[in-house]
Amino acid sequence: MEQTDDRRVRKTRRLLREQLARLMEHKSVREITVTELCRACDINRGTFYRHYADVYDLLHSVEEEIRRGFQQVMDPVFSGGKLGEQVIGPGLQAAFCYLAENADMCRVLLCRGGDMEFVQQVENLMREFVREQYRKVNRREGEMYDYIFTYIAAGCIGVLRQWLEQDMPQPPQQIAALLEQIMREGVLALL
Amino acid sequence: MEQTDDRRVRKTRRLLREQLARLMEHKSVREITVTELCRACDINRGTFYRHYADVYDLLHSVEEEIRRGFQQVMDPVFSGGKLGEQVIGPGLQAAFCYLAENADMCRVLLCRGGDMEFVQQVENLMREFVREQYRKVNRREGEMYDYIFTYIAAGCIGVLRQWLEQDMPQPPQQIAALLEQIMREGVLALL
DNA sequence: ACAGAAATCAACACGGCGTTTATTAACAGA
DNA sequence: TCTGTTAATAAACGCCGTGTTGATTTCTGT
Repeated sequence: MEQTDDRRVRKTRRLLREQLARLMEHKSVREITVTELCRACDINRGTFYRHYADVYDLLHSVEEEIRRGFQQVMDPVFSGGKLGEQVIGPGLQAAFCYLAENADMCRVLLCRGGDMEFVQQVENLMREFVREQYRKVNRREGEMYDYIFTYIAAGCIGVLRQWLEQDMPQPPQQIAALLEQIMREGVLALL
Repeated sequence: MEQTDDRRVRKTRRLLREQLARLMEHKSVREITVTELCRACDINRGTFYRHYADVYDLLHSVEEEIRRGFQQVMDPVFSGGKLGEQVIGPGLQAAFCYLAENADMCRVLLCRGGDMEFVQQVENLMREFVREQYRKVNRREGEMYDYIFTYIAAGCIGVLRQWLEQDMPQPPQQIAALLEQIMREGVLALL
């Protein structure tokens, strides 16, 4: 979404995103109509169509923003960090702190009634993160390696989703630490 | 869904499920209208409403059937199997074989454009399976244990989804074996 | 202050929704 | 094979959200 310097545009888009998030806490996206959303925003319906094609178009622009932020906060992990350096912990911690800041929207996008498409995208980002880390200590590749990376990434996102769904009873650092421990020592060591 | 002995009813419902699955291969559920589905089935629109409230009602009845089958095939693992007995392998293998038989529908429900609600339910079933297994060898419980069980379950479902999305290039037994190995030895032993 | 653009309002045709009616066709059980 | 029951059909209904339009007003950046 190309950004603008017109205050009215920023205001309208922010309003729409806020109210969409609010409505999504009580009902599924598919039940939210453009008319209803505009009433909630006290915005003319024609104004909505000036910015977005439909509710899903708006939703995807929100998703893209979250995803971009997630990617950005993980980026240092990819570019920086010498071979074997400890970046899993800080990387996960940064990611979970970022998600915690946007918890309302993330819960709605990743948990019950969320968007599979989006969950898959986040999971793919996480898998590339995992792949990058393991490449630093072992350059072997193979058909089955992809499944293992997927296993780890999906496990992390699964934990993330449970944590979000329970309204984050632990601080993000603790969850990040748990996942780092799992990645380093495996689940068996913890059970 | 209460079953009937009237051939016409069985025929209609089967037709609707078939065509729904067919349509879902090309477009998202939210884009499928009752009108369109009925045209595809060559069925009167009023007939649809005699059986289901809307497209999602139909979808959920399909999901319930799949879930019931999945649960049923996993059930022996819960009830049977003495303490410490090797049931992880056979259990996973049975589950993956069952899912492979219903691959078309499962891919559409679990992968891109799928239903988060349904994925979550399957993941919960898998978590209870995992919890049951680990209880046999270790009865400790704790706040963080739930996260670990979730990690394992989500990892398994993640692998399942990747496998389905790639049109199952490996036999179900091989995937089940891989996951059993991960559960027993951890990912680190394999990397 | 001014030109440009965004937001508003009202109205439009379109199409899917969910329901109803009368009618026809298929069914299960005797 | 007959019979009462019930599912499926066809046609029509009002309703509502959609996406677009044109004219008008309000706000914005410079």
